[in-house]
Amino acid sequence: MTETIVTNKDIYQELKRRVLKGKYNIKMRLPTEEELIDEFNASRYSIRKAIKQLSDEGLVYSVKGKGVVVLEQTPQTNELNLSLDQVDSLQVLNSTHDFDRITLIAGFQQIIVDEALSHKTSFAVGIPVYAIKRVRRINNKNAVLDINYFNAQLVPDITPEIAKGSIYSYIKKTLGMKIAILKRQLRFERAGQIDYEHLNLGIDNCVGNMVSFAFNDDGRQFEYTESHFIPDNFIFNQILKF
Amino acid sequence: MTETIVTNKDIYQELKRRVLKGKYNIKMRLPTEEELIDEFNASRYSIRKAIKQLSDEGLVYSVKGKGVVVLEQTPQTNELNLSLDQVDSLQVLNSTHDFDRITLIAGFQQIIVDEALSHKTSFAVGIPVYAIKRVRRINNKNAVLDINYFNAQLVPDITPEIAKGSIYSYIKKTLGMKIAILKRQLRFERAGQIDYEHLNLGIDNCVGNMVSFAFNDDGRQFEYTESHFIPDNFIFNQILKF
DNA sequence: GAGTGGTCTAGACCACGGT
DNA sequence: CCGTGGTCTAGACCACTCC
Repeated sequence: MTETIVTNKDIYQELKRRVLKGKYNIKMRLPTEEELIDEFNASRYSIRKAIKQLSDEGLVYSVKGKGVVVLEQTPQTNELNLSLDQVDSLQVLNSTHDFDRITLIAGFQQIIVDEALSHKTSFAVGIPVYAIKRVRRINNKNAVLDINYFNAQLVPDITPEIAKGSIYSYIKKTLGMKIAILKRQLRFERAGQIDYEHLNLGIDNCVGNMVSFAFNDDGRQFEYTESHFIPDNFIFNQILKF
Repeated sequence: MTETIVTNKDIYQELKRRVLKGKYNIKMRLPTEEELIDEFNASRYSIRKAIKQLSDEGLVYSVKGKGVVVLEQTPQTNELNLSLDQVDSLQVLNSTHDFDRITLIAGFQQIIVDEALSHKTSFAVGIPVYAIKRVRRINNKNAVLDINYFNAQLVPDITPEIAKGSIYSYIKKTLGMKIAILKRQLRFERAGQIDYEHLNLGIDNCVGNMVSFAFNDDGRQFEYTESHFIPDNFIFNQILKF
């Protein structure tokens, strides 16, 4: 067989290409696992893994006894809005999108966690944390207010200079810490004093609030962050399978 | 061995119980896959599947070469807020939570998709859809405004009576249609005329907007829905793994 | 180097869909 | 009934962590 060399990693990419180009289009199904095993000369495990990736992205859906159906396409909604999807935290987003943006330090101090802060952040009472406020100025608007708390024992020696850049880059590259998991809550709330101070809310009186708890690969929570953002600029995507 | 009978399904449940009860606590790791294979008398596949479930819930995190670490617990935030997580659509939520709630029909008609509606809903121009507006009154407040569009070819014969109850129940039980996947966008926006008309916004001038595209197991989009909700009452949870 | 989870293969049986 | 994807087993090798 004059088969092009296909690593197992590429199976997913090739299948995705075919779906997007309409080679497998709506009302059709993907070839059966059996057929794909033959075509790519791979094991069932590898084929199923590739299909699962497509499924996680919402491109296809597997039905037992039936096959893998291609879903109708929904329009990409990346128009002029920022899109925060799966892998992006706000810090990552800053480096991957080429928006005109500036980070302003609005507060920087080291404090000890008291009862109230512990309840909010779920850090233990008494530990030292860096409390940092930063304003993200995007396209000439103060669009996001980040309020970070970093466990100073796990993330030591943060400086305003580091905060002005990427703290995550500092954590990963300089400290060599591995970020494992991020638990997020998305709410939206009445704007508070601090929001009116730092954000260009205009007549709006509510903010989005993305609360993040970040854990390293030892299972320790090293960060609590609230990101307050102004209306009409952000979209969060999610895919639910049944 | 006087081993209690453990089906493969229960491995996950048992491991979860141990993590939550602190039998495997922070700073410890889970037993190795090898050990769990022996204990549960199951294959590696089954053990790994169970651990993956725990990992997807944010309870543990697997590190290559190291083991499976237990994550510090974060507080449950189900206080007085509704929590819309993975499996819940608004309709499901209504039946699973015992809030004092009423559904009011604010609009019900069958229309033909025009250019503008097509752009918004991604339904094809010219097809008939049911356009339904419903107000969810929760704890004596008009908290959610649902604006549904159902493809009338795929979801025929909806009546106001059905809309007053659960359309999803009608789709699943009466029509026998399988709901496959739901793509969601979460935004928050300046409140519009329609929101002031139907929601108890008070002085708030913004709404959360959860946009949903639902697909059946033939890959066809049968629904487009916008759920507008008032501030300070809803939380969305998400877990991101790196 | 020893031990861990990540990837991959080969093969079996089950559960569901459609004919 | 046949064909499909879902689950499960057994075994191999690789990549990473840590001593």
